[in-house]
Amino acid sequence: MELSPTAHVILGMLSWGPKSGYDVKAIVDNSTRFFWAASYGQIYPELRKLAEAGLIEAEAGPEGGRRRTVYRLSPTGHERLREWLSAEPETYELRDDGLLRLFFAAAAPDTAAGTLASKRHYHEGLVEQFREIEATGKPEGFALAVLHYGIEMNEWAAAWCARAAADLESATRAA
Amino acid sequence: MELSPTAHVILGMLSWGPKSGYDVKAIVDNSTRFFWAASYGQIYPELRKLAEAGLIEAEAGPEGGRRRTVYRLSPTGHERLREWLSAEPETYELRDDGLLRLFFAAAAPDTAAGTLASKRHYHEGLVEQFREIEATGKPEGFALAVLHYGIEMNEWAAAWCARAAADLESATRAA
DNA sequence: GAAGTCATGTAAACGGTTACATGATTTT
DNA sequence: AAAATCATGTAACCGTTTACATGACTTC
Repeated sequence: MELSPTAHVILGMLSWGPKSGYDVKAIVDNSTRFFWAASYGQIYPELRKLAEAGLIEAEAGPEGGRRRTVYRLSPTGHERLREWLSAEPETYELRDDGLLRLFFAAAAPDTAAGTLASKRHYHEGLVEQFREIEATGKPEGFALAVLHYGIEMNEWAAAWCARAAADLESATRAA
Repeated sequence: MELSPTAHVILGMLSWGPKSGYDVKAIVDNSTRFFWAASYGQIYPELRKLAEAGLIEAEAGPEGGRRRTVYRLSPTGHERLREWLSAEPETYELRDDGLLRLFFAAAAPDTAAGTLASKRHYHEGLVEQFREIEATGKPEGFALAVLHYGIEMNEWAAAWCARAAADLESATRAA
């Protein structure tokens, strides 16, 4: 069976310990979301499929309390995760509306400064969010490394915007 | 009428002069594709809609030669483009499979070095492609600025991978 | 005359998001 | 008692890609 991208996210999350669909979504929402999102509409159906395929197993129901289904990784599931981790990354996609607007800015050059400012602000906001996550002290190891990637890359992007805005301003003044 | 993202790409491209759907696709494929893709399945239907809405106009048919429909921006279309350029960017999305694999690498730590090498290689390949585009001398103004963003950002990403790989290796050796 | 490429278009499938529905439990 | 949050799930929709179909013109 071919595994969907979401399936890999789930296998990865469960490799950190047993979790419910709700747990997976919550963790995705403040970690992988920034480079790989997933919604309930994908997570719950995918949990079913993975359980049917035997890659994950539903744990015994909870004693009292809320109804929840907690899954854990099966040995086969762990093996599949390992296989996926050993393979080459397939997807790198970027959709950057700010860059698109800047690309076409010649049609209305006075808008470029605003676009650069917005984009800069956006990346600075991400850096702030990431620094807060870092401050919780929770991420460690590879997850922490990826968090640092996020911080540094957005710092870089914000700095680029600042530089481009400065260049633009001096070019405008010169003309 | 609310304009789709693809519509804005088309308006932007036509602001550089009249073009056919085929032309638009060809230009997208070696420019915006890296931060905003578009396929025939979107472009042709969108051209129709934009023409119906009066934002673009089909030019008089060609004298002999191949059948092709060339569109140009109408004054209303130009105005709509300008409005869009004045507004705040809405979308920034990243899907980075390599980062995802690295994030979960603790489940199979020996795979991390390979993932980092692949990701590095990928970004270096992009830099090469962009340098070739730069060498054609075609992009200018804002489009050239965006090209430089692409070059520098991928250089940064490749360098990050190299650094992370070095850190990983020394950490592994220490243990 | 075969291969390539210019050019337009559509149907089906896919991955994903949004919005909604439901209801139990916990907190205020 | 009300509000928040935990928790699961589905249906409808949307944007997009892929694959295919068609045919004319150009180059070898």
